[in-house]
Amino acid sequence: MATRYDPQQIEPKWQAKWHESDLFCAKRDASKPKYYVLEMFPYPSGKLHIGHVRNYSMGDLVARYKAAQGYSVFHPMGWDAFGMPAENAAMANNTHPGTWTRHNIAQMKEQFAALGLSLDWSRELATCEPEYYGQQQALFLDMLAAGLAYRKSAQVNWDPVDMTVLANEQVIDGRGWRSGELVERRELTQWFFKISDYSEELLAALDGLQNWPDKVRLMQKNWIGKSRGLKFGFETVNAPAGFDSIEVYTTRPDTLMGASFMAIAADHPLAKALETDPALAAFNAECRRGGTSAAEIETAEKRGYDTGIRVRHPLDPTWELPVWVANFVLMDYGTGAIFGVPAHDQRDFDFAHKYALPIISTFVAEAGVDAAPTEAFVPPKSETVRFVRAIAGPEIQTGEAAIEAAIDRAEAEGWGRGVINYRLRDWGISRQRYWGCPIPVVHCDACGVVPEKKENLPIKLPEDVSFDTPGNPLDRHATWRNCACPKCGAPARRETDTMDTFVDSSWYYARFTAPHATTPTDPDEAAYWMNVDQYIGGVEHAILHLLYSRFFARAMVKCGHLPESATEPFNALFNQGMVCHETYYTENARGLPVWHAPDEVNRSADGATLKADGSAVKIGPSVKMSKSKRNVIDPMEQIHLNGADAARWFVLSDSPPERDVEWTAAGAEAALKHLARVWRFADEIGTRSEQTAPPGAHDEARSLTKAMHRAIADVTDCFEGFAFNKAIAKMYELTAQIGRSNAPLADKRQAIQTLAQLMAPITPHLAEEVWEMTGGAGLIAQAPWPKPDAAQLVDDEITLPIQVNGKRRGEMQVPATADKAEIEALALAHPSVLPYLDGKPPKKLIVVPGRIVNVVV
RNA sequence: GCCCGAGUGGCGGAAUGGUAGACGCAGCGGAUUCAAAAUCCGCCGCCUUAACGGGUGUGCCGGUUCGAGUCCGGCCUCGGGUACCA
Repeated sequence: MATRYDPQQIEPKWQAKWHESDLFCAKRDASKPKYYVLEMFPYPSGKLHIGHVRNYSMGDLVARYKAAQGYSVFHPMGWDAFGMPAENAAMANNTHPGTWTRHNIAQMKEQFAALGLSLDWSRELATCEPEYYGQQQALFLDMLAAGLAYRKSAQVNWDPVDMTVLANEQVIDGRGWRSGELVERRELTQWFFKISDYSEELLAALDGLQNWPDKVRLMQKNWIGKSRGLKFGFETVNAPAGFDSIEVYTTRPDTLMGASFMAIAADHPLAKALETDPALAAFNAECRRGGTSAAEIETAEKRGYDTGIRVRHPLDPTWELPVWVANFVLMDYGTGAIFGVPAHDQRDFDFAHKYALPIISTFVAEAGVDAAPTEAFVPPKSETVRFVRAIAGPEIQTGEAAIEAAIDRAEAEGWGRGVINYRLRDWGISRQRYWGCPIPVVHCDACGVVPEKKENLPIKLPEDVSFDTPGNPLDRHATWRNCACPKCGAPARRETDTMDTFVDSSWYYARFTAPHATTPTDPDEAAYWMNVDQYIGGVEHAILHLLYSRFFARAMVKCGHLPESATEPFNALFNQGMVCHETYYTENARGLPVWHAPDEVNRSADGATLKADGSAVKIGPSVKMSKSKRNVIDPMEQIHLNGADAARWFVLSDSPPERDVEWTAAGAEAALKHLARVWRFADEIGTRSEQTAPPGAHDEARSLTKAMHRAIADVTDCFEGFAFNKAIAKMYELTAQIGRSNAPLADKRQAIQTLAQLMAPITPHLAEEVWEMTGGAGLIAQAPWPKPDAAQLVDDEITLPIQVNGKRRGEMQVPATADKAEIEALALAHPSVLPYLDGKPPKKLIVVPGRIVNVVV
């Protein structure tokens, strides 16, 4: 028998017992409602980090709590296993990406096991295995057939050293994040998913996602970027053939009378057609090269080139506007052409200022004060302004009203129409990479681009590849590309692009419902387990992953792989905060910081010193753990030191789950102390009981029982509301009560068993141990969630604070059943009130039953 | 620039418009001990008071209310998202 809390002994023991009883393997059970809880699956970097511990502790809390509540819980885990790090590792260490990835998975799985999570490993999947990506290829073919996948030529970020396309996120200050080389914009033929078909639906359905954070819904809304405006053509005066009219899109048609120039993108067909002018061709080329990073755009000068072409104002044929090519006009938004209104748009203003174009006001502030000549006058659309050059409607109106009036006029007169525009663009998924899902199409000289036959899937990645030269090994593989055309049978070539890894993670939640099915999903299993009832992950996926997944669910519904009810796959979403840590540094001779890891530093209340030589170390702010700042805590070290339960308890205890939490050695210690204390209580009480009742036993038992039921009610509420830090505070309170109590052992045992049940979703190993030590039957993991006794939640007597003129002056004990009149009488006679009354009746007396009394004199 | 969010003790954080600071950390005092560790108990916003108490206090200014950390208006600061989007 152990004499102290020993997680090293307890934790493996219970992990083995859970494993033996096959507890967490999801089973279809007609007698129970199902509950699907999912945490965003990890990239198998090979090393668990503390952020994982927090993420998966939360998911496990929900899973175990719901299981105790009587749900048939579905809690699977897998690996987001494709991606660039494996290729980089392959290049650095001369291994195969698959070897590296599978080794990491094995390693991380062991680390996961040490956390004691209630995961169903029987449904484990890895996106890099043909069993998974083969079905993804089948999905692709279905989407192709359904018109949701297509090929087009598009501008991409091309890294000339690594010879690959880079995502926008991988371009930092205009350079490839890995090569450091200036990125070029190249026009390549790429595969796209038609997410833009769903712009309106993806936007409209956000309203229904009531259990998603408002923040995420708002971010998606802004990303989709719906706007209403006017689309119309400007007739050209002296343009080349085929350009009789140039279409523009504007959200501010009310300012049309202030137009002073037209600007088109460098990629606009007209701009290209005019490239016979070498100076313009050079200008266009320069625009295309222009960087895409935020910093560059910030400083980018507005530059233009006058094409010499003129267009006619739609409302005045005698009014001609010059057409410029401008570097700030984008081809892939609107029509790639705009009309410039310098008076009411700052960007147009800057441009007009630079090239001495006219500035024409269409409206002024209602008070009549005109725009300052140094900047554009841009009032909010909802503001009322006085039009001096209105298109339609009254002289004084809001921008909104004027916009609608202008659209109405354009439509009535037939020269334009109101349109809805979205910022959301189609999703380019082609990557010139090896370690990804091959796009299952074939290029045939005779038939063109031909989809692979489903019976030929999976199109497996070849194993014999080398990474000694940059670029895509699939491209230079001796034989892999060679194949027969699925249509005509003639020799043909495989597509060598692979899919963006975001595709892999866009449907894994559905694949979990039938991970070994020979179709992407098993409709019956999908119908049973979908949707994900609770999804948990970082807010960094607020747009990309979550928007792609919402699109994919729709595509899968369309192709018959998911039921209609799974159109929105995640019923509830929770974004957990990050784990941070203080930073420690000394300064080198040049005054630059030299970072020190937490385990190299002695931290006390008054400062920090280096363990090595005792010299002082500066303490920097607590920030997200990162290798560069060396402020990283290794979760496995913590588990070896204090156990998984202590780590799990701590990451949930100090801050609300949606907020960042700071890892501190003191906090981790406090968690351990608490767990040891609970263990000690169980050890003291065990299964014993005393011969004679202790003094005051009845009252003690009564108040302990009340505290126990209070705790059950409070913790349950807190778990339901994702207020895990508060739930933990309530458990501390019950623990303190038990520690103080002189109740008979039998009552204390009941309280400690209840405490163990409440703690079980967070510290499952300790809970099992305590349960066993105190004679609990079976496994606590299978015990039903305790229910509070409503009768125990009401007090006979309550404390009512008394205010005089809104200031607290005293308090009184009143029976819980006291009515308003009784409370009023008691309050007016109360010694803390009498001096203020001075014998007179109060002006007003407010009694909020059960809450407060306020006497106004 | 635009769009969100947040500002509460030494720190992390609690408070359906109703006793501000639950709970934890740190700190202080005590018990136990030969001593320490461990453990247990108590105190703990600021000013004032011997004490009882009183005053004051949730970023700043104003408002609504019997009563405001909470609601409204206007600022300030910090954090996040996003951007030549026409």
